[in-house]
Amino acid sequence: MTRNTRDEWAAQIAALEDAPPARKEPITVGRIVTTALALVEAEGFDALTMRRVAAALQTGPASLYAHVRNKAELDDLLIGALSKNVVVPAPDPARWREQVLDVCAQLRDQFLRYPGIARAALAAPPANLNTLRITEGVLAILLAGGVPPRKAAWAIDAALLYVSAYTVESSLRGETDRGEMLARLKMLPPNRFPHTLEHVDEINAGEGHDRFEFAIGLLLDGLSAG
Amino acid sequence: MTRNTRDEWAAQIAALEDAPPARKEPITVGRIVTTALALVEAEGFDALTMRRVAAALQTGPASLYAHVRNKAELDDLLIGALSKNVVVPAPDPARWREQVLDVCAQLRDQFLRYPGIARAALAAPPANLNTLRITEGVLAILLAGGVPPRKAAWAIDAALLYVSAYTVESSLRGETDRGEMLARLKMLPPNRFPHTLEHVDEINAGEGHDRFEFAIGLLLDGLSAG
DNA sequence: TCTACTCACGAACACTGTTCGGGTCAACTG
DNA sequence: CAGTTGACCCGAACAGTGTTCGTGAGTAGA
Repeated sequence: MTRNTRDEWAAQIAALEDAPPARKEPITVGRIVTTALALVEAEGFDALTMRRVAAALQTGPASLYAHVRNKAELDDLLIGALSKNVVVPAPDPARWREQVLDVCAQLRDQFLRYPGIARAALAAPPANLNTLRITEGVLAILLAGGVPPRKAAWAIDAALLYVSAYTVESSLRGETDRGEMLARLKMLPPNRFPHTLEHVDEINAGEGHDRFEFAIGLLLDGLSAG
Repeated sequence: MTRNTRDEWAAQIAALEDAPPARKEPITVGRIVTTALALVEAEGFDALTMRRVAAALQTGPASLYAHVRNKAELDDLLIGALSKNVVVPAPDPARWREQVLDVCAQLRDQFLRYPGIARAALAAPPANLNTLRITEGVLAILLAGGVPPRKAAWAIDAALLYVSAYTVESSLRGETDRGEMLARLKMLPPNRFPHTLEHVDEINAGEGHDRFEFAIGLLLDGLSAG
């Protein structure tokens, strides 16, 4: 409601600026994607609506379907665009662990920048070309590090899955903050949740992305050992 | 469409059976949950609609909101119900690894039985009482196995996150089968995807839940080492 | 018997993704 | 320069979603 009117308002202002000279710029997939990303960045994945994107482009929803088959395809395009932003380093056998962790962190930050978009990443087919570029790069790093192919491939799979799940959850945690969470844990009945209560501070510990790096590290450490 | 009419048809048949003697059974949260679970099991999470649940209970959507605040709350209740189905064994220090893996497998199977419901698990707050019962149990197992508290807690977090992500993906993979996936991988340009192509069979390998057990195993093995 | 109160629900609202059909405009062709 | 072609565009509508409001029916208590 108040959003739609605001979009229209912005559209009017934009039109007022350069309506007389330039004819309306044609809609392209690129413009759709950048508009959608801006929308998600500003208001989260739930706000990503065909209508909202169309409104931001000063048009109706139907116009989008000339360039994009589905909303699902739009989602795919979005995570593809995000994947293009992560840089995959050339394999350095001595530092394969850090390199992989760095790529995962990049992907995580991309997902976190656009809250909730990781849901689309989970739904997207893993055959997306841009994500395959990442897995190819990480595979190269792991192979250079001496990890056997199958283990490498499966570990990549698990790591990327974890990145998505982690970012999905992180995007929701904005709502209920840590203190609230801790308070609820402390209300648990001691007879049924003895261990949880005893180590509640440990459970709740972890600044920033400590848990993230711990989990990915766990996955990677298992590779060197075997 | 055809579904709605079929629901009504089923409702009519049911009504025809015991309409005269028994007055309509009152709606309870329990009935809502079991109905919803049956729906998800039969047709997947996307089919889980307030209207569909209401229709199966021979009533309108509005009636549900007397017992359930949201659809989100309904989702929560569902994953709570699923969590109750997993049995957490008493800690056996010698077998902590198998025990944890077994619990994870149970949860995985619960999620897979109701396709797509893992999405709700990812969205649900981790403070759900029934899931906390599981984490408490697993925490007990890990502590008994000699794993330091913080590592144990974080590993549980990572494992459950992975279980959800894995099952979400598995639920979608029913659509595009493995052969198709492999064929697409083989179409990749060899100059850009050399490693992916070279080990495409390894990547695609893995019967059943091999990848699942590999990933969880990786997480657990890292715990005993440090 | 009359009232009070909980529960149930039909109808509606605001929103979603998606399709259809006609429309508008630019650029080729004769 | 006039005419036609064709790509692009988009208003309107459809079917479906979650959710709320106000009314109704039915049971339990006075």
